[in-house]
Amino acid sequence: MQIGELARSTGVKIETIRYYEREQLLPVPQRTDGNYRLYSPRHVEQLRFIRYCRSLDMSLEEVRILIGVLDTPSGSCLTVNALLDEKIAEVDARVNELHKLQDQLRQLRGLCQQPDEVKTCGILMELNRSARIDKAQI
Amino acid sequence: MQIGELARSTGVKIETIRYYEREQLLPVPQRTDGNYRLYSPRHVEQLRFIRYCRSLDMSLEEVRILIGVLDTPSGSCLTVNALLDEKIAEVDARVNELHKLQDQLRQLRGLCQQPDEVKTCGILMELNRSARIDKAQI
DNA sequence: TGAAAAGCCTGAAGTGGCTTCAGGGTCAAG
DNA sequence: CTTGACCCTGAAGCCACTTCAGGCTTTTCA
Ligand SMILES: [Zn+2]
Ligand SMILES: [Zn+2]
Ligand SMILES: [Zn+2]
Ligand SMILES: [Zn+2]
Repeated sequence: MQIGELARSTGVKIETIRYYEREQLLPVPQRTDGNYRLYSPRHVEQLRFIRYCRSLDMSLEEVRILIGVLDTPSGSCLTVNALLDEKIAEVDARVNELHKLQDQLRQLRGLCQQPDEVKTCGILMELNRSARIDKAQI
Repeated sequence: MQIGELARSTGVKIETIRYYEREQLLPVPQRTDGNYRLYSPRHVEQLRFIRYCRSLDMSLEEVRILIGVLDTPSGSCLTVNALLDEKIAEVDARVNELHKLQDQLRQLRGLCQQPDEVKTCGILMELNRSARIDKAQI
């Protein structure tokens, strides 16, 4: 299986596949005489695993760790549990932030129902006012 | 006011302030004889404005647009309304994604209550199984 | 047979929003 | 007069890719 077929069958771009190889997330594939990469079903599986982990918001570093764990089947899975707990906490925190942000944005948007001149726009006045008294840092 | 004082009084790092200047988000400040930057209250105000917008998850490009709008007080504020509407939609979409992610992560985490060997860990088995049937792309 | 088209290769640079680093210069206090 | 706090510049690093430049290989089809 060449890289194009792997890309089509997983929905991952060719460049991304080569990038994962450079980053050592995918094993080095065989090559044809013409220097084309040749992949096995094992590669398909691992690439799908990577993308599924990425869809769970894991970083490539975390995926690397998980792949390492999978490669030592007799080890303990404490690492995996810790990684997931941390990830859950991160996502919860981010959701809370975004909820606050939703409130702020909607409130701000409500300040201009009838679009008018910039200098009297409730949104821009509020942006300037809030900035002046803002204490929250990113 | 030198850059250090501006940094302290706004909570923005010195390097970030210089970066904003390079990116033309802050007006070029005066300089002392020794080539130190000298800031005015106008700079403090604009820097706070930038940071407040950033805390609302706006990109620097969007902040640039808002600054441009503010600089033409007789124009209309339609741009601002559109920008906010788009931002609200983005945040709503992201929150929905993260809610789904929370569910997935918690469910996954529930698959390993008693940490055991990697090869029998419910989490890792599920990660592999899901990857095989996964259709969702990022 | 030969040329175009489709597919693949590499290495480097670009993206955003900064942060960090290397290697300096300036200025006030002791 | 030296120490230390403060400031300067330009370049590189971070993540997870994407894009680009320039060239090689294989297939197709006239
Ligand atoms: Zn919610
Ligand atoms: Zn308005
Ligand atoms: Zn839910
Ligand atoms: Zn387990």
